[in-house]
Amino acid sequence: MKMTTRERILKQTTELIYRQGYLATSISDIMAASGVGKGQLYHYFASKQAIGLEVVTQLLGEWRSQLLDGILSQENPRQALVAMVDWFFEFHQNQTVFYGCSLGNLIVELSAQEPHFQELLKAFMTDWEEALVSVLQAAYPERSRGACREQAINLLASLQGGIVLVKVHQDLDSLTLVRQRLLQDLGLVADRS
Amino acid sequence: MKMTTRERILKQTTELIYRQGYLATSISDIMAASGVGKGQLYHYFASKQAIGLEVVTQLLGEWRSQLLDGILSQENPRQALVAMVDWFFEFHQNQTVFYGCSLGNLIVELSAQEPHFQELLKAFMTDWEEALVSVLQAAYPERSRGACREQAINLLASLQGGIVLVKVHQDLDSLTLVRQRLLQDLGLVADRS
Amino acid sequence: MKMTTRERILKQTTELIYRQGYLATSISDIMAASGVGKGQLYHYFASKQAIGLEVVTQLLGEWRSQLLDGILSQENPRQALVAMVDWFFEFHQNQTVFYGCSLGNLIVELSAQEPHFQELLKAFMTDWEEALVSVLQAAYPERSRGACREQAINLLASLQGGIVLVKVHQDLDSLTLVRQRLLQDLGLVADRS
Amino acid sequence: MKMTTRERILKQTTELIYRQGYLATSISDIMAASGVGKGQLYHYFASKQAIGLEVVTQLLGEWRSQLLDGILSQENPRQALVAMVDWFFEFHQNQTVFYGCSLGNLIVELSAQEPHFQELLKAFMTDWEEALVSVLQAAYPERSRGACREQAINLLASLQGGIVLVKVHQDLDSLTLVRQRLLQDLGLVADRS
DNA sequence: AATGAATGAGGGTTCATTCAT
DNA sequence: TATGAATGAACCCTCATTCAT
Repeated sequence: MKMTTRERILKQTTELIYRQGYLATSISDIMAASGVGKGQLYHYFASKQAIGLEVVTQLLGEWRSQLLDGILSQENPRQALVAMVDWFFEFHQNQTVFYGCSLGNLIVELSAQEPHFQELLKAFMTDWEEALVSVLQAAYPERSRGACREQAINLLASLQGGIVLVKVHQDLDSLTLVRQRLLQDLGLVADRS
Repeated sequence: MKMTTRERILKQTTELIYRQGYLATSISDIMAASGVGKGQLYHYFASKQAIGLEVVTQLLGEWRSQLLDGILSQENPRQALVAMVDWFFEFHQNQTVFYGCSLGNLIVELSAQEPHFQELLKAFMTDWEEALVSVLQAAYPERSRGACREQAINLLASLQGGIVLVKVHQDLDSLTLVRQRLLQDLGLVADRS
Repeated sequence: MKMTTRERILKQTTELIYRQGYLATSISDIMAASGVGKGQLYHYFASKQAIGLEVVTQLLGEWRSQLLDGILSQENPRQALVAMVDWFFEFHQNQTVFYGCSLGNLIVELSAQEPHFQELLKAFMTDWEEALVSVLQAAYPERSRGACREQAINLLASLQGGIVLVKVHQDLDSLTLVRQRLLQDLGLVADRS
Repeated sequence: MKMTTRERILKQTTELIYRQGYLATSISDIMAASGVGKGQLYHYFASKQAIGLEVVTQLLGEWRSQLLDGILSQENPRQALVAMVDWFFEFHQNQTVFYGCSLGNLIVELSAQEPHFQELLKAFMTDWEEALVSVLQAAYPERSRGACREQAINLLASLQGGIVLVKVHQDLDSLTLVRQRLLQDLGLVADRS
C-alpha cells in the first residue's frame, strides 16, 4: 500500500492534469499536492514535460489494460461493445464536477501544440479504433471492413463529443442520450442481422 | 474598411486563442500580434479575462448569426441540417493544421474552471441544441420532441467528437466518416418517414 | 546628472561584471545594485545576455573613444604609445583590490564559451592591434609592417599579462615592471632609430 | 593502470574547469563526466570548493614537477629558458579550441574572489618567478638581480598575455609572435653578453 | 486616446549540500 | 565504500496588472 515518492508525484499530477489541464498545472501545484520539494521533483523527472509525458504514458497504459486488453478483448463482441459504452459512461456518472475525458482533454489541449503528447495520444487512439473495428467485424461478420471502420469512428466520436457536451452543461444528460442511442444502434443492428 | 484598435485586438486574440488556447495566450502575445502597447490594451479592456470574454461573446455572436439565424433558419429543414453539417465540415477542410473547433476547444479548456466562460458557452450550446430540435421537429413532424432532442444531442456530439479525432490524428478522415454517417442518417430517416 | 533607469542598470552591471565576472553576476545582484525590480529589468533588456552584451558594447565604445580615438590618435606617435601605457597603468594604480583588466577578464571568461561576446571582444582587440601597428609604423617608419605588428602584439600581450600577474599577487609590482620595460623599449628603440 | 574513483573525479574535473571555468562547472557536470553518484562525490570531497582546491593543487604540482623541477632545473640556463617558452607554446599548438592557460584562467576567474584559490596560485606564480630569476641570473651572471627579476616578470607577462590574445582571436598567431620575440630577446641578450 | 515605466508574484529549472540506508 | 532520496535557496525569465504622464 505504501507508495514511492515517484508514484505519489505521478498520481497527484494525473489528477491535477485531469482537473486543470496540463498548462494550468504548475510545478508548485504538483509539489503541494504530492508533498514534495522542488529538488526532489527534479530528482525524479527531468522537466515538467517529462512528468506530463509519463502521466500520459501511464494513463494510456491503464486504458490499454482496462479497455483494450480487458473490456474489448472479451469473447462476446456485442457484450464487449456494450461494456465499453457502459465503462465510459459509468466513469462520469459518479462525478460532481464534470471534468471531461482524461484523454479527450489532453487531445484538445495539446495535439496541435505538443508533438510528443500528440504522438502518444494518436497512437492510443489509433489502437482503440483498430480494436473497435475488430470487435465490430466480429459482431457483424457480414459487413465490410470499411463499414466497420466507419462505425468505429462514429462510435468514438459520439463518446468524445458526448463528454464535451457534458462538460459545457456540467450535467450528465447529453452523455445519457448518447449512450442510449449507441446501445440502441448496437441492438438495432443486432436485430437486423 | 479601417479597423479600430479595439477591433484589431479582438481579431488577433480570437485567432491566438483558437490556435493556442486561452491560457497559453499571453498579454504579450496579444500585444505583439495586434501591434498595440500595454497602455492601449488596458485602456480598452479591464483584464485578460475581459478580452477573453469579449472574444468568446463575439465568436458566439458570429455563430449565432451564421449558424442559428442563417443556416438553421432556412425554410427547408432537411436542407438546413445538411447545410449545417457541411458548414462545419468545410471550415476544417481547408486547414493545414487542425486546431479543432473554436467552441469545443474553449469548452474543454475552460468549462470546469472558469464560470464566466462556461456560462457563455453553455448558453450558446443550449440555443444550438434547441434550434436543432426545432429543425428536426420540422423535418420529422411525426416524432416526439424527446426523440428529436436525442437526435439533436447525438448530432452535436458526433460533430464535436469528430473534430476531436481530427485533432489527435491531424487528419480530416475521421470527420469525413462522421459526416458521411450523419448525412446518411438524415437521408435514411427521411426514407423511413 | 539624472540617470535613466536603463543607464543605471548598465552602469551598475558594468561594475559588477568587472568585479565578479559575468557568470557570477546574477540578475538579483543587478536588481539590488541598481534598485530595480525584476519586471523593470526585463522591460529594458531581453535577457541577462542582452545586458551583458550591452555592457560590453558600451565598455568597448568607451575604450574606442578614449584609447583609439583619443590617446592613440594624437599627433606624436611616440607620445601616443607612452600615453597608452600610462593610461593602462594609471587605471590600476589607484585600486585597492586588483580586479584585472575589464577586457582581459571578459576575454578569459567568455571567449571560448560565448560566441557573441567573443565576437565583440575580438573585433575590438583587432582594432586595437591595428591602431597600434599604425602608430608604431608612424613612430618607426623605417621598419616593416610585419615588425610593427610583432611589436604591437607583444606590447598588448605584455599589458594583458602584466595585469594578470597583478591580479594573482594582488600587488601592482608586476605591472610596474612591465611598464618600465615597455617604456624603456620604446625609448631604446627610439634611441636606435 | 586502473584509476581510483577519487582520481577519476579529479581528472575529469580538471578538464571541465579548464574548459568551462570553475564557476561554470557544476557538481552535476562532474558527476556526469566521471560517472559517479552524489554520495560518492561527497564521500571523497567535502565540497565543490574542496574538489576545486584539490584540482588546483594537483595541477600546480604537475607544473612544479614538469616546469620548475624539470625544464627550468636543467643545467644549461639558456636552454632552460628556450625550453620553457617552447613547452608553453607547444601545449597550445595542437588545440582546436583555445581555452587559454589553465593557470591564467584560474587567476583571472578567482584571484579577486576566492582567497583559498588565490593563495595557491600566488604561491606557485611566486615560485615560478623566483625560479625564472635564478635561471636568468645563471644565464646572465653579470646582471643585477633586479634586472633579472624585471626580465622574469616580463617573460611571464608576455606568455600569459600572449595566450589571452590567442583566446580572444581563437587563433595561435599572437602566441607565435610573442614566442618569436621572446626567443629573439633571449638570443639578442645572449649575443650582447 | 495613447505611451511605456514600474511592480511583484510566480513560472520552470539548477544549484550545492545533507541525510538515511 | 557506496547509493540516491531529500532539501531549499537561488537561478533566469514571464506573467497580468497598475501607474504616471
